[in-house]
Amino acid sequence: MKIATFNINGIKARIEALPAWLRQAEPDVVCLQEIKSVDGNFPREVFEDMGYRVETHGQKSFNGVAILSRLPLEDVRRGLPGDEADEHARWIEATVIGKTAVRVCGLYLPNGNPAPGPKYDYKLAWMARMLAHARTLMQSEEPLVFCGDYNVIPQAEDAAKPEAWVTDALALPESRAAFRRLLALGLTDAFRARNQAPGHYSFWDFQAGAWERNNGIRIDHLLLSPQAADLLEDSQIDKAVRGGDKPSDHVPVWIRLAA
DNA sequence: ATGTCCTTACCTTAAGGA
Repeated sequence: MKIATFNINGIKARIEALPAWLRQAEPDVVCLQEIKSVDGNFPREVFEDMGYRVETHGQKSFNGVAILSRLPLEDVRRGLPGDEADEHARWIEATVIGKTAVRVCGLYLPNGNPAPGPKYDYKLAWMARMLAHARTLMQSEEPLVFCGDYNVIPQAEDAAKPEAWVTDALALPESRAAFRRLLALGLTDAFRARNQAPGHYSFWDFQAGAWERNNGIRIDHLLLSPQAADLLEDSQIDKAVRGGDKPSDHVPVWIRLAA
């Protein structure tokens, strides 16, 4: 089972680049972030015609997540529990029925800038809610995948210019500590389990020639429960997508599970 | 280098978010 995460930065803007990548990469499951579309406007037929089931959790203008799957889905849940007043569409989860059933959670973690400030407070509160929900899900002892745009640079080697991020919400100590608390539950950073080398990024800003200078950061992650980590066969970043036609500022990151 | 892209709205241009 090949599972990918891809922040597409707008489904309308990516209506050619996303299908092109799907045809080339042939993932079984894709968690999308920043669809920037309400559910009713998502062009689901484009993906259904390619054999994908489509589950969306959108909102107007901003945020919005979705799951595309060539395998059957069960028990779709929308929204991160823990705050009924939170109206941001940043979480969707479903059980994918492969040889082994895998619970896949797609997330778009708040950016948090500027920090300090209310947006940073929201980011940290959201991460605390995610920690609590992940702890609950792990009690099932089933294979779990938490994938998406975490908006967290875990360590210095995950940025080309780590010194440029020291006061940024993506790299501040509280953000990194909250990310480590997820790992401390027993989750595995799939890419790092397979590749410890520096210089691997998933995002290059549209500004200031970041792509041309390879000034990137690694902020799109797939975290695996122990039962999922036992099934891990491979994890890669599809870097070349950033150099394609009308690209997102993020590229797909994927895992292959023996499931 | 305040250098880009995407979306929406008070829509031939600016603003908010990233």
